[in-house]
Amino acid sequence: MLQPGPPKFQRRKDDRPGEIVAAALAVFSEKGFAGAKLDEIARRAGVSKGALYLYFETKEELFHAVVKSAIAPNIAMVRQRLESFPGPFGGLLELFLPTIAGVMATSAVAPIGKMVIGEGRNFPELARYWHDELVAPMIGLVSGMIAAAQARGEVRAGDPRLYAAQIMAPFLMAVLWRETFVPVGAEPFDINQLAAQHLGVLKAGMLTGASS
Amino acid sequence: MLQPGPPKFQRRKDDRPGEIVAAALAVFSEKGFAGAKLDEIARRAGVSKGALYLYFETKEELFHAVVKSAIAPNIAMVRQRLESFPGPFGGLLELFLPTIAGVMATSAVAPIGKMVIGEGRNFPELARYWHDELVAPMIGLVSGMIAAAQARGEVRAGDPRLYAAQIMAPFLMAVLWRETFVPVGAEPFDINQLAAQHLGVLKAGMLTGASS
DNA sequence: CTTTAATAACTGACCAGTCAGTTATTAAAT
DNA sequence: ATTTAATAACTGACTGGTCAGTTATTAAAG
Repeated sequence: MLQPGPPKFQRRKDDRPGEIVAAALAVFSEKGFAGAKLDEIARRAGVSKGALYLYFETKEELFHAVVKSAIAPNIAMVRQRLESFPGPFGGLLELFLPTIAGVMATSAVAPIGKMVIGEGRNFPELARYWHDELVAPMIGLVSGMIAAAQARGEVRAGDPRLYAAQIMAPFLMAVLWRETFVPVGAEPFDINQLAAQHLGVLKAGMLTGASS
Repeated sequence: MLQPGPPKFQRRKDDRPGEIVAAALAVFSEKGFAGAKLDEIARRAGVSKGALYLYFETKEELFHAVVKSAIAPNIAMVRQRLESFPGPFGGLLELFLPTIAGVMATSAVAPIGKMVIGEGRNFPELARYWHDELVAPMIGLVSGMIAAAQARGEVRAGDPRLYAAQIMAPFLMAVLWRETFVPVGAEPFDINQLAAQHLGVLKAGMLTGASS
């Protein structure tokens, strides 16, 4: 018993939170909040369950950390890309729709969003956080750009907030479809193809002749 | 203690299943599958928990019964209303969108659908059932009508299935919004107003000049 | 009297959260 | 350099509570 062998664990205080959040993201995405077991999150993060509680006080606080980590990188990118666009509304749509399609197809927004929808009733603070930090700003941003375009005569009369919902809705549907029905055999939607066709409908359906 | 008083319970074998399913629908809608407690379902149905097991073998079978009860009345009604419509596609949209809006606003499709989305990963048979019995037929029905309208030259070129998704998506979004974000203070969408504006965009964005 | 719908107390599994003890790491003392 | 003391990251067995499902018993109904 003189050979030291591999150490049972390392002390890596700085790295643990990120690793735990990443493992939690994966498990929450697969199982939802209630279905996610802390033992499994700990196992995937390579620590014991007890270690989770050194960094997060409760399961719900861990859930919060996951949601925040999924939101932060994306919201800022989209906002900045939209606000810096100088051209007419038709061109903005041509930029915006593929951007949204890309975020939906690749980021953690989709599975975490589904989780919020599924468990929001049981964890209202989560739904509130998701709404206040991600959804409402995004709807507000798009609504504002539509209202401005209407003032320039580029977009037809109509409620800007409803227009914003119409623009976003097919992407929400495609993501939920992928998360919910594709695993049980449904044919997926090609999100980029959807974005292209949606762009066609919106340009013909929303724009006046005054836009390019 | 000789007074008989009211009986402790009645034996109503024929009525129990419907009452239990109704109570289960309410509790599942509020809490989701994992969050719904059988004790609460039994209490609301006016029976003991043991009585549930006289009519349903497991919680999941009860969930199945709830899903079926929410689907059956609606799918048939919508299908029949659509298939009996004789006019051009523009007129069909004028009929279809308010119909969908009504179903979404009033029926149990919305909360149960949200439940399926939220818990589908953990209960794949449920997601499969919902897809096969409700969603796929509806998408197929709408897609077929779009393809027929394209053959008549009334609708522009494009994938009929994607068009169907574009038509349905805002209603899905409005319902999820109501279920998820309105309870935490978000401004609701007026689903009828959304239907009206959506109709305008679709008519201008999908139809050719050949339709009325 | 027999049948069976219905009850209510019960069981066993599961799991979030706890805590007493262990081990890696750092640093002070020799 | 080497030993020793102090610190804190980490572990894993444990607990208290919850809940789906079971069963012994009661009572309604013919």
